[in-house]
Amino acid sequence: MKNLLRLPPLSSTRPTNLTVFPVISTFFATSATAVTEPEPPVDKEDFPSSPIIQEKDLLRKSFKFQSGLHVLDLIDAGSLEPTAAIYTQLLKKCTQLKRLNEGRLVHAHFLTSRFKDDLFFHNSIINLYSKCGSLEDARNAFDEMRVKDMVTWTALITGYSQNDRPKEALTLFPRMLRLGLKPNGFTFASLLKACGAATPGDESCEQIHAACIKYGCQSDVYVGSSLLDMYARHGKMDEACLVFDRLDSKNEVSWNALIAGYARKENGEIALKQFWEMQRSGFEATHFTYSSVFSACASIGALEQGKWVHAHMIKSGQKLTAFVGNTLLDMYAKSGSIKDARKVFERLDKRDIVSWNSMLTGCAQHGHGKETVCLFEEMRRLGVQPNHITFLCVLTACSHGGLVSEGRHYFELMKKYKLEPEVEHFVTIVDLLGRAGLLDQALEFINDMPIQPTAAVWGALLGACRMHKNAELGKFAAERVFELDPHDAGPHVLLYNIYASAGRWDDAAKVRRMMKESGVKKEPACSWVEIENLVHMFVANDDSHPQIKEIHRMWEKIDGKIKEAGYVPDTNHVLLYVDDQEREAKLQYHSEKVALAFALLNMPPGATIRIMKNIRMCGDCHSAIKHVSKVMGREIVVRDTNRFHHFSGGSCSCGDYW
DNA sequence: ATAGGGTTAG
Repeated sequence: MKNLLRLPPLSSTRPTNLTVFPVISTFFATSATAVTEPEPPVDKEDFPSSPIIQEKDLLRKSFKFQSGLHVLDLIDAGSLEPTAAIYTQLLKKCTQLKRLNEGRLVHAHFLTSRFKDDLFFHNSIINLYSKCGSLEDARNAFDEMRVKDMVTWTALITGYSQNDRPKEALTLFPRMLRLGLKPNGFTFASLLKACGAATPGDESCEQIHAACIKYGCQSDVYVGSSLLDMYARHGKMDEACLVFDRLDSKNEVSWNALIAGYARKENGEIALKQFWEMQRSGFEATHFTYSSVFSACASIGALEQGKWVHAHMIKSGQKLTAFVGNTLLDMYAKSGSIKDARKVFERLDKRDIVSWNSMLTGCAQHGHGKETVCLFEEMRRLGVQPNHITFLCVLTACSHGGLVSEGRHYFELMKKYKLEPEVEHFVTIVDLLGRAGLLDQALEFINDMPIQPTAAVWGALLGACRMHKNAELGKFAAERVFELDPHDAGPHVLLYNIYASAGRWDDAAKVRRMMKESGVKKEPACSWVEIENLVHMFVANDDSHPQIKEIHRMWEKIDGKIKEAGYVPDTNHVLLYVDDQEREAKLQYHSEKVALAFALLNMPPGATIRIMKNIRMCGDCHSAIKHVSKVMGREIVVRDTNRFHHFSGGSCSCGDYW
C-alpha cells in the first residue's frame, strides 16, 4: 500500500476478505444514538438478590471510614436528596482511585435508587470495572444493560483494549455497527490500539483504517497517533510514516509513537534522527520520548549521542523517574559505560524491579560476575521481590563468571521465591555447566529436565562443545538442534568450527553442504563504531567505505606489529575457505578488525575505542584485539551479542571465558 | 460517561 488516501471507500467497493468486520459496509443509513435491545428472558425477581446486593453490607463495613461511602450513608439516613449526578460523581472518584469494592457498593446502592436506568451512570460503571481491571464485571454490567449507546460500546471496547484483550475489543466493533451505532474518535482510538496489539492474522489494519476514513475520524489527533502506532507495531514503518506526514496537526504523542516505532524496529539511527527533528519542529520531549530515544541509543550503542540526549533532558528540567532512568541506565550499560550506568542507578529515587534487573544485566554483560551476585544479595536484603528475569540475569552472570556452585544455588533459590524455572533458566544452567567444562553434567541435566528441551537448550550444549572441542557430543547436540530448529545458521557454524578445529575437514565440508542444500544462511557479520556522532558500519569483506584503502593499510601495519608481539592467526574460525593462505586473508577483513583499524585512524590518541558487533566475536579477532590493546596501548571495548569485552594491556575482561 | 505514545532477559 503506497498511498493511504487511496483506500477504496467500503460502501462503494466491498472488499472480499472482510473477516473481522463482515458487515462494515452495510451500516451507514442509520445514525442511532441509543439502541434498546429486546428484553432479555430473565426473571426480574432475580435482580435484587444478585451477588452485588448480597455483598453490600459486608463491603459497607470494611469501607465505613472511607469518604465516598459517607455520602451513601447520608442518602440512607434521608439527610441527602440523591440525584443521578451524585452517583456518577461518586463513581468517578472510585474510578480515579481504583477503588473497586467501593465502586461496587455505589453500583449496588444506585440500583436501588429511582435513577437506576440512567444511561450515563451505567456507562460509568463499565468504565469503573474496566479501569480496575475487572473485565468480567464490566462485561456483566454491559450485558445487563438493555439500553446502550455508542459510549456504552466504546467503553467496553476501551476496557478490552486497555486490558490487553485485543481480540475481544475487535469482535465488538462489527456488532456495534450492526446496531446502527456510529463510532467516533474515541471508539477508533481504542480499536486501533487493539489492532496494534493483535497478533498478525487477528487484526486487519487496512480495514480499520478504511473505517476511520469512512466515519470521518482520520483527522482526529488521537486517531492519527493510534493509527500510526498500529502500523508501527506491525512493523509497517513506511505506512506509519505516511500517516504521520499526513497528520493535520501533530503533537508530542504522534512524535513519540513514531520514534518508539523506529526504536522498536531496531532502527536506532532513524529514531535518533526523528528525535532531533522533533526538537527542531518545536515539540517538547516527554518521558515517553526520552525512554524511546535512550533505548534506541542502547540498541546501537551510541554512547556519545546518548550523552547528548541525556544532557538535553537535564537542561529541559525533566525529573529522573524510574521509567526513564531505567532506559538511561540501560543505555549507558549497553554502550559500554558501566560506571555511568551505576551512577544513574545510585541516583534513582525509586528503583523498581526493572531498575534492578537492568543493573544486574549490565553487570553480568560486563563480566562482573561477583559484583552481580553482590548486587542481587543486596536486593534480597532490601526485600525486593525478584522475578524470572532477575534470575535469568543472575544465572547468566554466574555462567559468564564461571561461578558454578553459585549458579546452582541460585537456580534452587527460585523455588523459595515461588518462581517456576522456565526453559530459558534451563538454558542458562546448561551454559553454566558447559562453559565450565562439565559437559557430562550438562547432558545429564538436560536429560533430567521436567520440560521438553528446546533448540536453545541443545544449542547451549553445542556451544560448550565448541569451546571444549568435544566433537562427538557436539555432533549429538547439533543433531538435536537441527531437528528442532533446522533454519538457524548459528548451530551449523558451530558444528563446522568444531570439525574444523579438529582438522576433520571432510565432516566440516558435509556441514557446509548441508547448509547449502537446506538454504540456511549465515547472517552477514557486521561491526559498527561511533565517531563524532556518526555511526560507521562495516560488513565483512565490504569495500564500499570511502576510506577503505587507508583502513586496509592500517590493518596491515597493525597485523605486522601484533605478529611480532606473538599473535598467531587462528584460521579455524573461518567458514568455507580451503587453503590456509586464503583463510588468513579473509580473516584480516573480519568486520571488527576493519572497524578497529578505522577507529584507530580516526579517533584521537588515548581515547577508548568502542566497537559493536551483531554476532558473537570470533576467537581470532579476540586474540588479535588483545594484542592490539597492548601494542597500541589502547582501551578497546567490544560489545557482541552476548556481552562486553574490555581489552586493555593485552588481556580481556572476559578472561578468555566467553 | 468513552481515547493515543515508553523500560529489563534470551
